Amino acid sequence: MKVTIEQALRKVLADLGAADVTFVVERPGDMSHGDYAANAALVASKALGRPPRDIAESLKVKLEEAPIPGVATVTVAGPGFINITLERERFSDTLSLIASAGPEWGANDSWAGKRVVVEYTDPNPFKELHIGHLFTNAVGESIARLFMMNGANVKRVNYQGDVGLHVAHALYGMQQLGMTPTSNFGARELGRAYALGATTYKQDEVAAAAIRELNKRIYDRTDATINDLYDAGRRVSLTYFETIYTMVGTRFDEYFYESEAGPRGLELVHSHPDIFPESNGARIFKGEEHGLHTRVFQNHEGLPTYEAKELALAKMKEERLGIYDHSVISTSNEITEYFKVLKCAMGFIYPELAAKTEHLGHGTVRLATGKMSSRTGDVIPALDFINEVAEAALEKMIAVGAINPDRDTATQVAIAAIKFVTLHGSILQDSVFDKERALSFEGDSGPYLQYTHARIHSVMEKATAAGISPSTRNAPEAPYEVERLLGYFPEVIASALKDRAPHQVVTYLTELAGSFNSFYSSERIADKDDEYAPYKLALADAVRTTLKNGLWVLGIPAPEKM
RNA sequence: GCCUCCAUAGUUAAAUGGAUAUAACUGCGGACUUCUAAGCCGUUAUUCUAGGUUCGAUUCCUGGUGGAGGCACCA
Repeated sequence: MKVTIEQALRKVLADLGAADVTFVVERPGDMSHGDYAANAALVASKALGRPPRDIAESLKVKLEEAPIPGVATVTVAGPGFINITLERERFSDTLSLIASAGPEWGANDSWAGKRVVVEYTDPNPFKELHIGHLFTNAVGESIARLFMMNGANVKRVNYQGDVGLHVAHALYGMQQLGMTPTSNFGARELGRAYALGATTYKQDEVAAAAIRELNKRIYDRTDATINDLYDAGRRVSLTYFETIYTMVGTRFDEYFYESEAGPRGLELVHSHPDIFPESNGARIFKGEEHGLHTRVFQNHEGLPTYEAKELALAKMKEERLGIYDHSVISTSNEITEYFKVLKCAMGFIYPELAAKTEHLGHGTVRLATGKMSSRTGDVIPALDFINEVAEAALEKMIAVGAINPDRDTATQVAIAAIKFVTLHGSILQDSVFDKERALSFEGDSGPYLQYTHARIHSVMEKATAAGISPSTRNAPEAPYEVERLLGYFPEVIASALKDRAPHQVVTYLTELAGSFNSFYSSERIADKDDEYAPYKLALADAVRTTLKNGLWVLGIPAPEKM
């Protein structure tokens, strides 16, 4: 609809002699202004040398001579806005469309036929997966799903740092704590081992040398005892991560490890000595020549750094997943500056890969006490946190007399609460971790959206039992506010991807749910004697589908009973 | 010192250069013999600062202040 209006306006603007001005058709801030508003007359004012309101009147006349299908009224308002309201029938049609589209409602084909690889989460085995990873996972997952809703064929990828100094820290700690490949240890013990190794490394020079030596053995795999301990730790860690991925609703298509990207990265560095010259025993990329800064790709011990590995990773993704059209790497914005250098270097080696690689930096989660650090053990483990929120959710469910006060539903509520607080604002911004907020299930929150969805489901069951079935045939004279909101959903999905802004979906769903709840409290839906009951039911169903699809994009489960 | 990002009610946020800056939380008040009260209705309060561009600036530009990240062998 938006596009139709844009085209019509462009045409009439051209008739007036202002073909080139760029204007927008958007949802007005205030719904009483209409369904769409255009600033065409305001922006054309200068080009035409006429007052905006005057131009708007001319446009209105022209639009009335050749009406846009589906448009009921065109009015001029304020400083020269053109406000457009749609015909009653358009809203009924939207309800029918939603009913037939089902899970496809909101989708578009702007990325159809395109293959997109999205890399995110990227935890380090042997270290704790903490709430920061939960944040990056929520962002990456929603970006992946937004691409899917926009028609792309998406592959999810997780890149895990299974080698590197942090692993040597953990292994050293494991040895000190007497952990063996066969001893029964879990992720918690690994986290403790890492913290011990990391602090020792900083405080004790002799131990530090031993840890560096350990690091080399991890890379070259020449010591069978170390290999066994390493393999056991890696296995425990990866299994632990997998239980968390399942909880938050992520399924990766492919896993990449630094242990495999490392050697490949080194090859690249060595085969391009002109791009990575030697300096102080290391191999570097001189970013200054390109307005950036210098980064080390191979350190003086001959080991590849993150940069070299990431370089190889770009190619490895194509080898394993096939040629892709676009690659998104979502990480915290600490990496942003490095990535510019990396991408610049990639441009010399794999220009075609560099051109389609996008780094999406997002804010970091910090604690009230400051930055989280797994080195000092100052982190909130993801699993503990999810469980804690789930506990609180269960208590809440019992307190409010929920229909389904079970552990499984409580976990789904917890996931919703957590994802909502991480995605409800711009992903660029850092967020201070606010436990109280995540534990609050009232007001704008994930559970609020879930509750609204479940409530609709319940009402629909009652209506069906009363013999009412949804129909859009007999519509009330004026569309309800919630009904008018429904039609914007596809535009929100398109815009949220374009701006890489999942929060637009959150904002929209929250408004939709609020509007529905107002409708719900003022109108009875499942009333046999109401001639509009079938229509209201169709409307409720459409809201349910929209909430469900929107929640899906956010990676939030939508239980039918809660 | 240099580079990047950020700054909106008491708090967390929203607002492709547009109309009276929008919600939620908190506080206070209210409705209901009714489909899930995790709900609904009412009420107070906001664009860091100084300039500039513009018919119009929370949005763009410049300076300042404050915060985060980065500036060669961690990721």
